[in-house]
Amino acid sequence: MSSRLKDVAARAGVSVRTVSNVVSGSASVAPETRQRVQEAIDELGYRPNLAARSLRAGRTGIIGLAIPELHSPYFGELAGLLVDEAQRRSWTVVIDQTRGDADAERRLLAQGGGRVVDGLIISPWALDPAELAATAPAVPLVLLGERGPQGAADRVAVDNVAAADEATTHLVGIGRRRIAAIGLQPQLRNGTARLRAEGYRRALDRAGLPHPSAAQRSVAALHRADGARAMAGLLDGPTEPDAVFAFSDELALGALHVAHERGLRVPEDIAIVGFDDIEDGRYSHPPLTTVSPDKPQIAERSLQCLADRVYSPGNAVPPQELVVPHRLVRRGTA
Amino acid sequence: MSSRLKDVAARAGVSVRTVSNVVSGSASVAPETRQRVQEAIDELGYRPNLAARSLRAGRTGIIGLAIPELHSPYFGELAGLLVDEAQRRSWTVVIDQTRGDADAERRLLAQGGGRVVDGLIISPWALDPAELAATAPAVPLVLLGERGPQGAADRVAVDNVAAADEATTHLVGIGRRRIAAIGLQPQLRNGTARLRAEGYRRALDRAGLPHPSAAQRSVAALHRADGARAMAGLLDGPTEPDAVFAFSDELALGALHVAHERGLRVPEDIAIVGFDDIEDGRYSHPPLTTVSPDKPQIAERSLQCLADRVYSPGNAVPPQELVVPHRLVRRGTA
DNA sequence: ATCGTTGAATGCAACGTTGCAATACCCGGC
DNA sequence: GCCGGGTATTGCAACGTTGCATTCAACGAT
Repeated sequence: MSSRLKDVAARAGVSVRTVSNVVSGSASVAPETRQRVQEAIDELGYRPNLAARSLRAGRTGIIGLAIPELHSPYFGELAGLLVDEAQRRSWTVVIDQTRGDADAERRLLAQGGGRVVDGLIISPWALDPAELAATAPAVPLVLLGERGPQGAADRVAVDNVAAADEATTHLVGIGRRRIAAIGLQPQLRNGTARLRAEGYRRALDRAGLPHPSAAQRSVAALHRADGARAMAGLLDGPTEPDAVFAFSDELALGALHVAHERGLRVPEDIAIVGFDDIEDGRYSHPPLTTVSPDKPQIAERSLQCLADRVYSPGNAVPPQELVVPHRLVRRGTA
Repeated sequence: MSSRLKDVAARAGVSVRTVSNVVSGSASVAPETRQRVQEAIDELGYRPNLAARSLRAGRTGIIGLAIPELHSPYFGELAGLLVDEAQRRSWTVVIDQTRGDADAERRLLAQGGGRVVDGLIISPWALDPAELAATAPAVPLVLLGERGPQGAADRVAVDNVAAADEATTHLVGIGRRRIAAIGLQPQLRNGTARLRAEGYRRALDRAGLPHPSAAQRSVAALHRADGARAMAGLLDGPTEPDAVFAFSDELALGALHVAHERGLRVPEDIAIVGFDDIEDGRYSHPPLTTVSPDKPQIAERSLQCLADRVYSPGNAVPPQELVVPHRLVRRGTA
């Protein structure tokens, strides 16, 4: 079934090398020879063996994308953009789901996804920023959505502190005074939730408003169910908030759901701001006000970083920290 | 940086072959030798080169997953399950997005994703069932969510006609009489929408209810925006429906959004049933009634099919048509 | 003491491709 | 007619791994 260069060469009556030249198009081949070879290729349905090519070239043309979970809208949208951008660069993307498992993340970093990949884009979840910085990655690495001590890898992220500050400040600006937060993750060493909490507190401090710990709800994961639970906890608490800043849109949608269940009007009784700008938020009732990171730019710049390291390992610039823009999108919930 | 079997062998003072035996664990190696080799492996940080292995074995351990778009919740959830199931089988998944492009689908079928993959799971979108059946795939193939003429590939799908019939019959059962449909795609040769439309009409025929073409809205894609447009068209039409069967949850959520905008009560004024059982539907307001295909089973059986063909090409059973179960999940919208 | 059997380790070759260097050829200029 | 310079084509080797066959040593059974 599968034919090799050798078969094509035999059929066209030329050497293996010449067929290779035709396929790659690099060396010069006489037009008539080229045509004869091309015909043989078509007749035999020849397709180059990528394993052999990779072995020869030392590169596979495959990059890894490691994310906590594919089914979450944010990561789904991001993965889609990354796959598109990779296709544009003739790269293939393999996907790993870490499911928030620290060991899985460690293994990926240390082994580079089993050597198949030329580079790895990873959105760390369970791992410590310090551990991330200390690990010597097996392949060129791009870290998504994290910030922390400078390590051996490039990082691409929004300015989480500033973004959370803006979101909270917006709630202050529309007259809210009891502003709660949903989405802290003290059990994780992960930096993102911490940074958003920091921005939240900073904004409230500047406005002279309190941020009691009872108004800052932790979550186990970032799903709608977690947001729903957290919202229920807030509403059952001593002081009912008049606004909530959720650290992700999924959390916000879960919270919105509970607000409806309890008969609260949104945004009149309680305002909600999310983070991520996922598609669902545009069609919720009411549509979700949210912080929108520039996802296409995250995808593009991550791959650009990786391309630089994989294709020009010579001029090794020091690890970069790329900050992509974000903006607050006002819709119906705040 | 990267060490080979040869380096490990030199360090441990054994032959390359022995190191290979230690790594693979297949042949018998003396305990002390094994330990010495293991130490050398650890010290050098040896990792086997997968390209070389693949070249030798004629297999890559990589399978392709080709779907229209990763960011859509249904495909995101399904892709997540497939990646998990593949990890369990020590396979790696590369993702291709066809973006509904017929040429992209054709290319994938004919070339098997460029020979890197051992097999391909594809959810066809733009391609004709007839063309699908006629194409000789480059690698073992599993088709998702389609049914049609028997071809060279296995198929895994729910019984779309029966499922659509059930959904529609449910709307009839709760007393609705002007039941519209959203999601026809006459411009595509794709079979799924056609099958669901067939089930919808069959149920209405059986109930003696009309299904005028004005009540059956076509869409360009299956996004919320398309559902919203279709719903607006229905509500602006001559007869306002008292129920809508949307061929996907995303369409249903877009429709729900417009119903809210127009001040309609759901389900009192208009009932809505979707299809896919995506996570968002559980948290919409009200939660979405939907047809739930058994997604874990789709993932598992697709990979099982592929495993059978890739690992036992000898006993080639004829192409199978696997029907996975579905059930109607009643929530708030109908 | 000898033979057969098993366990441990090894060498060779091959998977399909491409870089390198070499060869064969043709053409125009002296 | 010879030579230099380019074009077209080729053979060899190597990428890192594993299947196969082989070798060698040790041991128990005869």
